[in-house]
Amino acid sequence: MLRPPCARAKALTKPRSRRGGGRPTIADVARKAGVGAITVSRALREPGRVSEDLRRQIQAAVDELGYVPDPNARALASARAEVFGVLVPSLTNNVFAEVVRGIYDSLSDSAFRIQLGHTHYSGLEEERLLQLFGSQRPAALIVAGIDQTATSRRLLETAGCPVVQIMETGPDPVDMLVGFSHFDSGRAATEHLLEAGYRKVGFIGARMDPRSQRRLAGYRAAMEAAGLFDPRLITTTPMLSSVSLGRELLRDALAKMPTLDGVFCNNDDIALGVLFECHRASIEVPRQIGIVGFNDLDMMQVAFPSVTSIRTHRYEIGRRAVAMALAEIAGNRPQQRVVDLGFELMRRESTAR
Amino acid sequence: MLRPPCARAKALTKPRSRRGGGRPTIADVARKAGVGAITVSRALREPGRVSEDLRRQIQAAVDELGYVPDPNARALASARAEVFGVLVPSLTNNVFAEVVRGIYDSLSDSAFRIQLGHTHYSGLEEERLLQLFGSQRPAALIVAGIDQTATSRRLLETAGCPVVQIMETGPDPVDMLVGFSHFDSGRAATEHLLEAGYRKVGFIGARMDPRSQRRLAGYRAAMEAAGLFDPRLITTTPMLSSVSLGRELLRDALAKMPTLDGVFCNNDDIALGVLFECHRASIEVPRQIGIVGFNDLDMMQVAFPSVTSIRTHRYEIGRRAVAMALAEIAGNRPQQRVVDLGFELMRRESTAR
DNA sequence: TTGTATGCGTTATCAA
DNA sequence: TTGATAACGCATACAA
Repeated sequence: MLRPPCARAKALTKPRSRRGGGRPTIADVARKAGVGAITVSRALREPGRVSEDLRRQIQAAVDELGYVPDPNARALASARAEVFGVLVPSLTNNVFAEVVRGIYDSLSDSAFRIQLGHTHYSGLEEERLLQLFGSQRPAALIVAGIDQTATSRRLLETAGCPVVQIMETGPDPVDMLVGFSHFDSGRAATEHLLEAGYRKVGFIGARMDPRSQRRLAGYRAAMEAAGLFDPRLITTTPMLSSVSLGRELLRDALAKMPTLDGVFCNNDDIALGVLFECHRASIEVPRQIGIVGFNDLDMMQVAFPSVTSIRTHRYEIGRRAVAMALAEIAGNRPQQRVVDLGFELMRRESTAR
Repeated sequence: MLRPPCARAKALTKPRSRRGGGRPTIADVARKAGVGAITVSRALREPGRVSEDLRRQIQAAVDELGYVPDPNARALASARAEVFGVLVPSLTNNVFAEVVRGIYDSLSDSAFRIQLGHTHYSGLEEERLLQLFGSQRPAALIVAGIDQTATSRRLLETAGCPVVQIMETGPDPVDMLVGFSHFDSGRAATEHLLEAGYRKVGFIGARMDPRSQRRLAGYRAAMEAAGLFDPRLITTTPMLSSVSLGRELLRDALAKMPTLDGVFCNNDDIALGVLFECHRASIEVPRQIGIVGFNDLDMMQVAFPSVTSIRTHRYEIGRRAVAMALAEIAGNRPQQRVVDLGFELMRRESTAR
């Protein structure tokens, strides 16, 4: 069953291109398997549409040659890269690290690569990265937050792929949205302190990004509802959050308001710094001061005393975001466009008086 | 100065391809600017090689059309993707998060994208990702550690791009190497405890990866040199490191060896857990037990008491790795193939007795 | 300094 | 079910 000799003599001599690194191409596989290139392509992507026989021959040729499809050529030809673009504000922040881990774990079985970027909490940097990521026609985009600039939002809307905003909830997603209410969680944390009997409850926060602002708004709502709001109870800084900063901020807060008897910390790092400062200053927790953190890092339940915190489902947010995007890619458009994963108040020793 | 009509009538009607998303291409820019496509390409990549006049015209056309080069087409044509492949064991581990941050910061001004992967400390997963990353012909590869499998090592050697191994030092890098000696740092930590007068000095560690093993070896060398080594002083677990695990491991260690009077913790999370357990069990630090951590996270200097730790230059490792790779890409092959960035012992209250 | 012809490795289109 | 052909958008080689 010999085929007629190929018309193009070049193909016979198979002159390894001067450019390609000499890796086997789909044409090499096709030649060895005695089929057309497109059949190889199909056998690899949609095995069901190729006959059993050919599929086996092709697989054998692939294995023998060690053929690996070139993702760049594939992306160029199909106008779609097998890439998830992921944009978060920070990589070192444990919160986003967990989200990203969820995303990676959900994608590790697939052929999708991940293009990760961090914006340093800057809208302009987000625009730049969206431009960069969008230029490769990603399969999906996952971005943190709902406060994109107008330009960023337009880039997302015209990306031509599923877009999942994460970490928040709200009425008007670009496409899909997975997260929880920062306002509600801030209010819940504050109400817990009030119910525990604390009255001069302060808010301590660093780097007040939009989500932090909403938690602060929740705090304020709870305090006002209790008739206890006082702006001097609020201590914030634009600096990056850290344990050492938590320590300093508690000092500042106490200087402004010596009768402070409770603090809702914008995150657990701050809360830990507050706890250590209390140790140093011999302030008893929870008797003299109650402490509530945010995120519920592992260490909060180990701390002495253990620290009350708001548990957020970060890892799960990453997983759900990917699941929704994959569903949409597969053509099963999720009808639930906004998913609220909620939060959980973890009561511990730091507010048990 | 009209050009002769193009032979291919199609080009004149400019039928927006059925495949491409309708984005402007380099040909569109060339047409608008009245130059050849290749000149646009050059103006964008090597502005110096295009005359001032044309460059301006081209830039105007680019701006007007909103042209963004397609990285996939570029990669296919040049057989090189503008991508740095980065492989670390874990993303949530603050140590690698810092390294990755250094890498990102060093690359944020360039056109290079970053392909980040994590191996879960698995050699097989590392192989899989190396295969995946390598298939796109990255501009450079950065991988953690020097303990690659034979297959991984071969993949790195044949990747055809600069390779930087990070986090360690050693005599035989695949290509380049940036890091420090884990053996030396483990020994230094242990010697510090011994010099402070502690005698029953234990080692506590979780998830004993190769680097942890070398730190343990350094610990052992110091203990043996002092004639104080006892295998019962070593407490390890394959579980993932965490603050809560530190607490449990100290309990285990004390159960085995009640006279323990010092611990070198494999990392700061463990050390923090140990510290909290000491608080809970009313063990005085540093009087009854001395504690040394590893990595010197911010919180160690804030903790009460503050905790002695080995500071490692993680961020700088990321930056140097990128700098070396970029130099090699630019043709300035660094003659120093192995860079030892060292470490620093930060003496604090936890070992000051 | 600029342009022409060609190829990069793959997939979409359309026909068989 | 399979294949021939023509893109995909850009850069390399070489010529002018």
